[in-house]
Order: sequence, then C-alpha cells, then structure tokens
Amino acid sequence: MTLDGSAYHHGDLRAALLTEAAAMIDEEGTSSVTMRAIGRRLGVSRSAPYRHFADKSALLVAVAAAGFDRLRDRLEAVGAGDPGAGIERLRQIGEEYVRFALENPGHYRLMYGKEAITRKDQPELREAANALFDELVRIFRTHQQSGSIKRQDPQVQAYVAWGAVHGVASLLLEEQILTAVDADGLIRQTTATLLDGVRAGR
Amino acid sequence: MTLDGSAYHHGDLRAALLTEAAAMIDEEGTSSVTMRAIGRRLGVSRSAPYRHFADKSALLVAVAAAGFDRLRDRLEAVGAGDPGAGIERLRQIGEEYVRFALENPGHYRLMYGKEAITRKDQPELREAANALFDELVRIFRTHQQSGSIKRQDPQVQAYVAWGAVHGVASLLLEEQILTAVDADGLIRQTTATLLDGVRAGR
DNA sequence: TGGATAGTGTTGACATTGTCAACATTGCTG
DNA sequence: CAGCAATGTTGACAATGTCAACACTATCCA
Repeated sequence: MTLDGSAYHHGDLRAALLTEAAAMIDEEGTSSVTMRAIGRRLGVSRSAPYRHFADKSALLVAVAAAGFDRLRDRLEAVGAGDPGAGIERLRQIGEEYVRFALENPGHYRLMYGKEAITRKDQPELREAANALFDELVRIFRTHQQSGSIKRQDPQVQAYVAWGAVHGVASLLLEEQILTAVDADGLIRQTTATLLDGVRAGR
Repeated sequence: MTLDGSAYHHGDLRAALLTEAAAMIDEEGTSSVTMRAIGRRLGVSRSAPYRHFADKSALLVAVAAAGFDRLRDRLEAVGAGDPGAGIERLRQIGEEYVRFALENPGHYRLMYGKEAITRKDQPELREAANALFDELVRIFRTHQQSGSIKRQDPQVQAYVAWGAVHGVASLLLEEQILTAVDADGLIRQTTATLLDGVRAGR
C-alpha cells in the first residue's frame, strides 16, 4: 500500500466503513447511511464497500455487533477498580447501560432494530449480544452466591434486568417521556425498583 | 359512491390503507410496505394513497398511532369485569401488554421505531402514546391511594413499569432471548419483580 | 335538473438508491 | 519480473417515493 494521499487503495477501508457508518447513524439516523453517502465521506466510490461487506445489511449488522462489543466493554469497566463492591455495582451497571444508549442514540437503535437489517440470522450480531448477556448472567450468579439477591434462575433474572434498562433507555431515546419528568431520577428509580424486587430477604 | 365492483372510487381507501398496511407489516415487516405494493393489494394505483396521507411516513405514523389505540383498548379491558381486583390487576395488565406485542410484532416494532418514520414531531403519534401512558398513571395512582403500593411519583412509577414490559417485549420480539428460556415464565417473573419492587411495606 | 367544483384516482416522469458486471489499479508472491 | 489475488471504479438496471398533469365521480347550489 502506498502512503501518499492519492492512494488508489484506501488502506483499511473495512474499519473506516464501520466507524464512519456509526458516526453517520448517530448524526442523522440509520436512513442517512447510503452506500453513496458513506463512499463520498470516505472519498471512495459507491460500490467499494461491496469488497468488504456482502451488502448494505451486512455492513449494518457489523456496526450493530460492534456496538454490543463497545457496550459490553463499558459495563465491564464499571466498578472494575472496586471489586466486590456488592449489590451497588448492579445499580451502577444498569445506569451505565442507559447512559450508553443516550450517548449513542442512532447506534443503539440499530443494535435492537432488526428493521434496517434484512432477515437471515446474522450470527455475528447474535453472538455479540449473547456475550453481553452472558456477562450479565455471571454478575447475577455471583450476587446470588454472596446471598444478596434472591435465588432464582439467574438467566431469567438477567433478562428481567436487561429488559427493564433497555425499555427505559428505549422510551427515553424515542422521546416518549414527558419533558416534565427528570430523566436521571427515572433511571435511578428504575434500578432501585429492580433491586428492591430482586433483593433477598423480602 | 357507486356500489358495483368496477368503482373508480374506492369507497373508504383511507381506512383500507391503515388496515392493509398493518397487515403487511405483521406479515412481512415494515420494509415490505411500499406505495406500489399496498396499492396493488388494494387494487389501486401507486399514488392513490397520496390523496389521504401526505407521504409514506404519514401513513406509517397513522398506523402506529392506531396501534397505540388498540393496545390501550386491550389494556383497559383487562379486569374490567372484576373492578377493584387489587394489585393483581397490575400484573395482568403487564402481561397483556407483552402479549399484544408478541401477537403484533411488526406493528409493535413500528410503534416504537421512529426509524421508518421521518422526523417532524408527529403529534398524532405522540398523543396516542400519551393517552396510553395516562391510563397507566391513573391505575398507579389508584393503587397508591388504596395503600397497596409505595407512594412515589406515579408518573415515574408508571414509566418504570412501562419501560420494563416494553423492554422484555422488545427482547422477545427481536429474538434476543435464548430458546432454552421459557417466555411465559420470563413474562411472569418480570411482572413479579416489578410488583415486589413497588409493593408497599417492603 | 343540471352544471360547477371539490374530492378521489391514474399515468408519466424523474431523482435516488442498492446492486451487479465489466474493467482498472495495486500489492504480493514465486 | 510475471502473474494473481485483492481492492477500487464506472456503467447499467430495476425498484422506489414523489410530483405534475390529467380523468372520473359525487355533491351541492342555481
């Protein structure tokens, strides 16, 4: 590969496509991502992406999967400096989850919106989401063993928690929440209610 | 309007567009709704819908709003024959909510997916969603007065509950749930956790 | 009654988009 | 250095949303 600016080959177009698509999605929504537009922004022709992704849907799937990876990294980092912080870490993780969604609205929407992504089970996306979920289950299992939360199927417990934070994040993103309601307070009460519902010893 | 089959005018195209679009959405997803396809199914030309909706987005907004209305009707009907059924009604409403989502997957996705709907605050959709929310708030307020649940801002309480059922519905819809997990059990545990978290007297 | 007029539906046209095929350029490997 | 695989470009095409110009119909008023 050449290093001068007039390179015929881009260098690392695949990675550039992923970050540029993510940026466009957060700036102007998924519908603003067209093959021509993304090519223009990267100084590349409209069909160059086809050398790296089978079609537009595959590109979006990869972007969504990368989103799950980033989200997982952020959640893993919560309380990493203070291990064994007890049940409080659960609350912090839940709040970090919602924060991620609010900071990356378009990206987050894509992660859950299969609309823009044509059928065909996309294992890449499924696996990224599952990795995030497994992390959650592990945390719940740990807290069950330490006796701080109810002993229930940790998978179901994790799904309930995941659903709750995802739901609130989704409502906030879609601006379904009245402006009179304080978003931070809503997020806090969501995690608080969840913890009250799952805490051991009634 | 004429009554023979070769009518130039459809009769009630507006209503037909709404139900047909909803049907197509649940059958093959929002992306399958094209002006040409819906016209074909209704025996009408591609641009006939423009006499009733400003553009495709406006049609989808109307479909989504109708979805919120139908959902509200169903939730209002829960326990209507057994008034004052206590806190148990909350659980039933939550479960009915998820059931609606699972029975109308495409329609439900559209209600919350602003992707397919181009910007421009669509007051019709906002109002339909708010009507549903107001109904929820009223129910929580009632239960607070009867002393069965914690005295908190009922709006926030309603948002937490709404978010939780919406989140679980969304995970189920997007097939983000492992097949080994029982969907009915997950739904029940969601409402149970929520109620435990909100019940008065710890 | 009959004709104006607004409402409703149709066809033609155009720009945009995703995608494929054919071709061009580059980098790497023997 | 020859050749081959990887990567990028342009031309073309079908599908789509949408608008303008035109056609048909119902309704209401003189």
